[in-house]
Amino acid sequence: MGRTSDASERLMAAAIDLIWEESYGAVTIDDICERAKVKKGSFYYFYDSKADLAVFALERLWKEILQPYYHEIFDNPLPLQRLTNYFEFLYTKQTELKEKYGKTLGCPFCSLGSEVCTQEEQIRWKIQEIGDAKKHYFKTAIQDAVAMNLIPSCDLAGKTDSLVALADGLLVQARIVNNPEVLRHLSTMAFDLLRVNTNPTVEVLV
Amino acid sequence: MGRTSDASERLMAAAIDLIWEESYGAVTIDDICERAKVKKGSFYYFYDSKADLAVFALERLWKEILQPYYHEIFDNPLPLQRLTNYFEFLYTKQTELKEKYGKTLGCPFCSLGSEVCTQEEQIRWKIQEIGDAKKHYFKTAIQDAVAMNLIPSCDLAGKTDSLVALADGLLVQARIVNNPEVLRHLSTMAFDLLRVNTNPTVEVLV
DNA sequence: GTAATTGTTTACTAGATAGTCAACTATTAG
DNA sequence: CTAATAGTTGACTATCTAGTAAACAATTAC
Repeated sequence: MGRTSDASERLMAAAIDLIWEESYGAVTIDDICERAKVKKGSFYYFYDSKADLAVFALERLWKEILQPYYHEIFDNPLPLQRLTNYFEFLYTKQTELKEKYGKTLGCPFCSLGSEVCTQEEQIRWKIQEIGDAKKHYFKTAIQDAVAMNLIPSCDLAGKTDSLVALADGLLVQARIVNNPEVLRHLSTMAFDLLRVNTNPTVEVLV
Repeated sequence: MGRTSDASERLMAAAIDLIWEESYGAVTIDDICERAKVKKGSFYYFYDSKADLAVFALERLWKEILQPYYHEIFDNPLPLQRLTNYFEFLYTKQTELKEKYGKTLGCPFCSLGSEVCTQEEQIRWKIQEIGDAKKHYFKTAIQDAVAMNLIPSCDLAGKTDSLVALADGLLVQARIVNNPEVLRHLSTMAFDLLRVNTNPTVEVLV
């Protein structure tokens, strides 16, 4: 009943785009409204504030846009293939962004999280929640790789933390130096961290 | 000749503190002036804008405050000791910050860099420059460790990038989840990445 | 049709913020 | 002493920004 509208979705999409391209602090409610083609009165009909919108936009970005990618990529029966596919996806995605916008945008959750976490607790919580969900895919992949004897057994939680930190750290670097090539050898670096046998000089030891 | 003043130093210190505690976008020129006990007219006597001040403040933070720490820590003849000392320093520093401000502030260069790099080219350049200088300490330590047979030989540039990404990634995580404990095992994780022999079960293979 | 509901629009206010300027103050070279 | 230099102050403007409110428009249940 009543009028229908996709203005709230357009606002979420505009917020994510603008905040990722620029930053949370650099983007005003007027900017978001302009990009979404929504008048400010309508903004306040749907959301209480920029922070309020950001929380909903993050939830949507994860559930509707990114998690489906994760689900597909991490559905692979070969755990190491999951990781290479994911890291290749990151590299090509950042390369596309650089071509399209002239900017290497990095990880939206890390950038926004690092920016506002001391100021906006609700955004911090949401990003922490998404971070935990993301980490689970990596943890399972490492666990499966150990079970299939593809990598030596290890401290599962610690290796997962290292792997995620490696990827996030490189994404931050890529954003700062505005160069997706920083991510080019992420797969190799990750496999090195996980001690995957890439070159089978193992035979020398056998 | 003429009047002397440390107002420009106070402004730099206030800018670094506030931006690290909050964010570049959340801090106004009025905020910085208030913390530095400097009137806005004096601000514009010394600096053209917030971005201009930030570039000078970053340079000062690195040269006057942080590089001396690096110099001391990385002066050690034992390359692996340099790394553990540095990573322990990071952990205790972030723990102190958490106790003092209730916030785990992470790496000021990563946070600010990631926030403004798409908007403020001059800040991006300065942070990139500092990042290169920082990386050099790690690269030399790894090189020395290889030379002293403390770790297996490796792709030097790649390992350095991995190590720095691991540390930066964990610092970003620590800031976001507001918990310095994320950094507790950074030394162990780094040694694992570098393949330092911690437990000498190597004998089994010999 | 009409009433209830849902969403839109415009115009508005109050306050924050960046940036300017001219008068003023302190320091020192000569 | 005085003139030049270096720094300070407070008052000011213009603009941007968040947030409000009331009238208006579309949709659907009945």
